Formats: sequence, structure tokens, C-alpha cells
Amino acid sequence: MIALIDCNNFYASCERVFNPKIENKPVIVLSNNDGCVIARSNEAKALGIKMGEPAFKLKNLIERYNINIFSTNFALYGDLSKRVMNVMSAEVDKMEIYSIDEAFLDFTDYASKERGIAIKKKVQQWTGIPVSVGIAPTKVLAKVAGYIAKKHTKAGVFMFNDEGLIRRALNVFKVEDLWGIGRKTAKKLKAVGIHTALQFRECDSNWIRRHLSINGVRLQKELYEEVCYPIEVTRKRKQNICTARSFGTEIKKLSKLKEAIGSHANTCATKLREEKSCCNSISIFLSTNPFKLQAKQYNPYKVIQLDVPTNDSMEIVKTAIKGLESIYRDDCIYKKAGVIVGRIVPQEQTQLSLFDSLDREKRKRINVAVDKINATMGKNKVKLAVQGNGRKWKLKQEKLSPCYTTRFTDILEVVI
DNA sequence: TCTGGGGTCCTAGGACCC
DNA sequence: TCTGGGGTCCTAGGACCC
Repeated sequence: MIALIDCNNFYASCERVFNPKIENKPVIVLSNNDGCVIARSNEAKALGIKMGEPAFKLKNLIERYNINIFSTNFALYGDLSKRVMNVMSAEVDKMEIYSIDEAFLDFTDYASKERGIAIKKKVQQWTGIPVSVGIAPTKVLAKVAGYIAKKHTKAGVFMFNDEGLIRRALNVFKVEDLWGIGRKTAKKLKAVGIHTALQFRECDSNWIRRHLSINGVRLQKELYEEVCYPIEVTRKRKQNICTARSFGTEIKKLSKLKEAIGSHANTCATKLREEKSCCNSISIFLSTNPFKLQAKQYNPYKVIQLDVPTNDSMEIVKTAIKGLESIYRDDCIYKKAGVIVGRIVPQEQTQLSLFDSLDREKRKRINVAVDKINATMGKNKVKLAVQGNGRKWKLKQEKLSPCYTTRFTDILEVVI
């Protein structure tokens, strides 16, 4: 048996942990640049605020209901996530961290609703984060159980313990709410009369294989309690690493774009070194504002293949800038820029080139030193000149909460 | 005025090989 | 004049997830 533990309204809940004033009040968290709603407390959901809705469209609602708004504070959410995962992992032998707010726990040894309730209580008490628990024989069914736990139970814990119960639940479970069925597939299924999870389960497998993909067949099997997605304990090496941001204000000048691309490239390089990986390709992309219909649209993308795998900041930044220069056009106004490093390999398995002229040992020592300084003194204390000092392309974050757990100056003081 | 960021997996089709 | 069959690898694009 597998338990899916999912944090409720995770980012909104994180904001509440150190700010009890907003308990039981509507809370929303916005994406970068304070653009869209990416998390809502139950009270905010009840007001009809939708996921992904642009913040500017909510102005009236926000004022009328006194909604508490926050810019994303990933330092806080990342740290609280770690705490939640630590509490849960101590409870089981095997656990897979699926996302920042979800994990699959192995309940094979002993599965019961009581065990779910106990873990839920402990996480709540030790971290302040509310969770819901779905327990079932497969991941897909655990997702269904988790959904039911969150929406239809008081305890926030739900377990599938017999086929009769599974069948009854699937009969009223919408097919589009299944894990792995997105908008397009749901439309396709409804067109042939499949509206519920039960109808999907009983549908002809060959049809599913033809019209969905192999994952459609796996999904179907999992609904019949056959495990196709086992719990994966070891963290896989990332295959791609992407750093991209929209600009606070739009940019036209190449020099400013260089600062942005240079910074994103440097971030990618740092992430690569954290993963102990090297990349074989560097891609960069730009995009204009797709919402400005009258403006000229231009979304170039350039991939550069490398001869020698690298995670050296200077080399990656230099290559990215070269790519930028090759796609830049001065008659467009840009809204977003990004860098992707791909074809990633473990850093100890890199293949050298006969014609390589770089002193890689020396570069490695520089990077180690820079990483060390930035880890202890603060992000970007040491950076490359091309990253600039300009704040022009930086994010808009007007409602940022304190980093209660990761910055000394932000730690709460208790006055006795 | 203002519209996010970071991933994975799968498939089709092209290029190439014998 | 007639022009096969079987395979691999790579990439772009689609769909999905949180």
C-alpha cells in the first residue's frame, strides 16, 4: 500500500505558519512579477478566485474582501518543504519526494487510516503545515484517495481498502481529475462518451493504447490495482536545467538582455555544480509579450552544442551570450529570457576533447571558491561582470514576506 | 498598466546505416 | 525497365505534472 501525503494549499499555508493573523482569512500567493495566482487558501477559493488568474483582474475582489496577498517566497517554501519531508521520512522505510508539497510513502508493512492520521497530526504539530493523506494499492489510486480526503472528509485522510469501495468511488470520479489526464485528453475521452474514472477503467485497452499513449494503459492498470509506477527512492539526476524569468519592465537593449541571459546562465551553472553534473548543450531563448497583440512577436530559440561537457560558469555564460548575440533583433521589445542547459551527464563521467584549450583544473578551483563564498556570504556576492548591477530587468515583488527560517535578520523575535 | 517557472515522458518523422 | 526491408539515433513538438 502507498500513501500520498499532500500539503494543503502549500504556499498559502507556509505564509500562515509565522503569521497567525491571516489564519481563517483569504490568502493568495502570486507568481513571479506578482503576475498570476498560484496558491489560494480555502477562504480565497470560496470567493471564486481561480488558479492562474492574473492578479490585476482581481483588484476589486482583493479590496472588497481584504484578501491577503503575497509575492512568492521560495526560500521560505523550500525550507518548510524540507521540514515536512524530514518529519514524514522518519515515519517510513521508503519515501519518494514527488514535488515541493507531495510525497509517496511506502505503507506496505502496515496500512491503516490511523497511521495516516498519526502522520498528519505530527506534520501539523511539528511544522505548522496541514496535509491530507490518501492511501491505496497504487499511486494513481492514492491520488484519487488523496483527492477524496481533501474534498470530502473531515479527517483529511482516506483509504481504499476493498474493490467495492474503489468501484463506487471511481463511478463518481470525473475522468479529467485523474492523474495524467489533462485538458486535451479529457476532451478526447468525453467525445467518445467516457466521463468517469470507472468508464475509463472499463474501456478497451487497445483503444487507449492507440489514442492515448503507453501511459494511458499504465493509468488504466493502476486503476485495477496493478502497480506500474513503483515508489522511486533514489533521486534521479536532472536531464535539463532551466532558468528563465519575465522582466519587471520590458527590454529592448542588447546590453540589458546580456545581463539577464548572463545571470540566468550563471544560475544554471551553479545548479549544475550542485547536482555534480555537466551539460553538453546550452540553449537560450527570448520572447516578446504575447499579450500585446499589436506588437511584433518574436520568440527565437538557439541551441549550442559543446565539444566538452562543462559546468564552468565562465564558459557557460560566454557561450550563452554568444547565442544571444546571434538571435537578437533590435526591432523587438522583449518580455522574457531564459537559458536551458541540457544533455546532462555526471561530472565524473565527462569525455575530454583532444583539441580542448581550457585549463579546466584551474576553472574548477575558481568555481569551488566562488560557490563557497556565495554559500556563506549570500547569493551572488561574487558574480561575473556581465551580470551587471542593473535592477531594470529584475522581478517585481512588492508583497514579499520575510524569510523567517533562512535569513538571520528575518527571524522572529519573542518578547517576554 | 498589469498575464509564472521548472520539469518529464512520449511520438512521429527525418537522416542515416547495412 | 525494374528499386526492399530492417534497424538506430536524434530532434521537435505535444501533453502532462506541480
